Amino acid sequence: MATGRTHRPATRSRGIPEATVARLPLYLRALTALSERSVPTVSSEELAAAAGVNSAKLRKDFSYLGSYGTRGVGYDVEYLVYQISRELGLTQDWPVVIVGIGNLGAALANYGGFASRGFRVAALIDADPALTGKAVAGIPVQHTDDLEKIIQDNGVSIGVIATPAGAAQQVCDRLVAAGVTSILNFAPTVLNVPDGVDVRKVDLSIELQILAFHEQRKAGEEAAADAGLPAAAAAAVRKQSADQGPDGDVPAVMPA
Amino acid sequence: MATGRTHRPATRSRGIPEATVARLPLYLRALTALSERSVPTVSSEELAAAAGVNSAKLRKDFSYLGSYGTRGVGYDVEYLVYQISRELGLTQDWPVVIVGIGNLGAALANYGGFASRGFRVAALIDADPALTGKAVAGIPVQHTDDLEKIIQDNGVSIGVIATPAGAAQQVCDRLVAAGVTSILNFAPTVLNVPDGVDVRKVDLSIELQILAFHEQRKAGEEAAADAGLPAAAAAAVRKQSADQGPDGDVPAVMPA
DNA sequence: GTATGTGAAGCCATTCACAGCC
DNA sequence: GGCTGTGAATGGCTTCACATAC
Repeated sequence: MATGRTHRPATRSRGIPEATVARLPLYLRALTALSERSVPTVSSEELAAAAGVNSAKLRKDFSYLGSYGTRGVGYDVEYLVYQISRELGLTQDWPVVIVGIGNLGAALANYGGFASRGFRVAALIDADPALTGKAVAGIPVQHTDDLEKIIQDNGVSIGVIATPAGAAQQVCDRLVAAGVTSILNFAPTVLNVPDGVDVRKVDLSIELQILAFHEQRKAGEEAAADAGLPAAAAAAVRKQSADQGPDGDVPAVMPA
Repeated sequence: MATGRTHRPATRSRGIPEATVARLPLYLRALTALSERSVPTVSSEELAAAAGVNSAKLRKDFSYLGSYGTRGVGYDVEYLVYQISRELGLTQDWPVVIVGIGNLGAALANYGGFASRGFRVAALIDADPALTGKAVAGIPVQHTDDLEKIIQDNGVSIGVIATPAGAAQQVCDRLVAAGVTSILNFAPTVLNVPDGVDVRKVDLSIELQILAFHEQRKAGEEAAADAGLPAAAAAAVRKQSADQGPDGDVPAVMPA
């Protein structure tokens, strides 16, 4: 991924590995749940179990943020929630626009998870004049013609694209030209963006295909096992799935 | 990660790296577009550009499948489409159930990308009796009570969870008990599954938080640059976004 | 000449194992 | 005694660079 690592020899080095950044939201979610149950402290072992990761990995992840734990005791839940929130930039308000208010766009607009953590749906945008003015999730849909003005008036730097594939690149170009520097793409297309713009994609079809691959392999190994072949191999293959690979990236919604 | 690599010393080794598997759908999509334009062959350079990856990476990826290219010429588009489809298991039919027909579940049911590549929505399931019998995307919604029977009658091995977080683990347990071995989870929860079951997650809120992290850093470096600090560092940070990190991406196969 | 296929090198992330501190 | 923080070891993925084949 690249998000250039600035060599900062002295001071608290600002080089958090991308893999760690991707897990911080997971830890934060688990910690928030503990916080709601008024649990004061938690060990790396317990928290790791709740987040579905290995405890050594979790400790190393936290070590990039600083020494926020107490040996022999564990981590202070509230303190960690604050530190991770700050590190992720969730202590500030992030206005977000959603472009493309079809089934998916509407589902995203209605999704409660937005508001919960510093994200605010500042506007809904669609190219269909029939939708303009209609409210979705209590927010009026505005027309694509006004995209640039909407971005600028609201100081939006994060855009969500939920349009059909054919429109995605064009919408992306306009978002970027208007000042958006982070894009979450649900359209099944590769987006080209200039340096300095981050894109993450969510792609349902890719996820299903990856599952199909593993599913097929399981079936094949089962057949081999049934045929009386060395069963150890089959067991090894069945072993596990563990982490979402690269792309991990990757989730989303649309056709191949 | 880990999808156990079966050491297979001889023959065409069956050990495709997880990172490669995650990119195959991307290549397939680009190839399908070329195929529709009746392009007969494509070079690794061209295809890599279309898929948004480095050409050396693409060639290495394909080398795991076999030697399907021609030196000095490139790859035969139709042949590659077939080989990748077969490798991903898309030449067979995969019945899928969607559990949780709220906004998101309905959007997924309506999503055209399902049918396109071997995936077929075999059933929609929801716990709300008011929904039972109603059709969404032309498919009748069935009640959760019949989940096990639906899975078995349709030979379903892939399940999509689009329920609220609170219901996800329970639904997951029932799916697994009924025979599902691959799960695509849209609920913001870590799912616990036995070995042999693959889970991939799609999590909007995590993706946004990752974007916010980078967004915050850009802002910080901009401020530093404006203040007249060594500008090289800021440029390095702005550099690029490139690949979706781990989780890949949002997205992949995750913790049991 | 041109583009693939692949050893080798380098990089990043995970895991181990234990020193350090409560 | 218990648990964190982290150097060291390991393993996987990416990138380079070129031999190989058309």
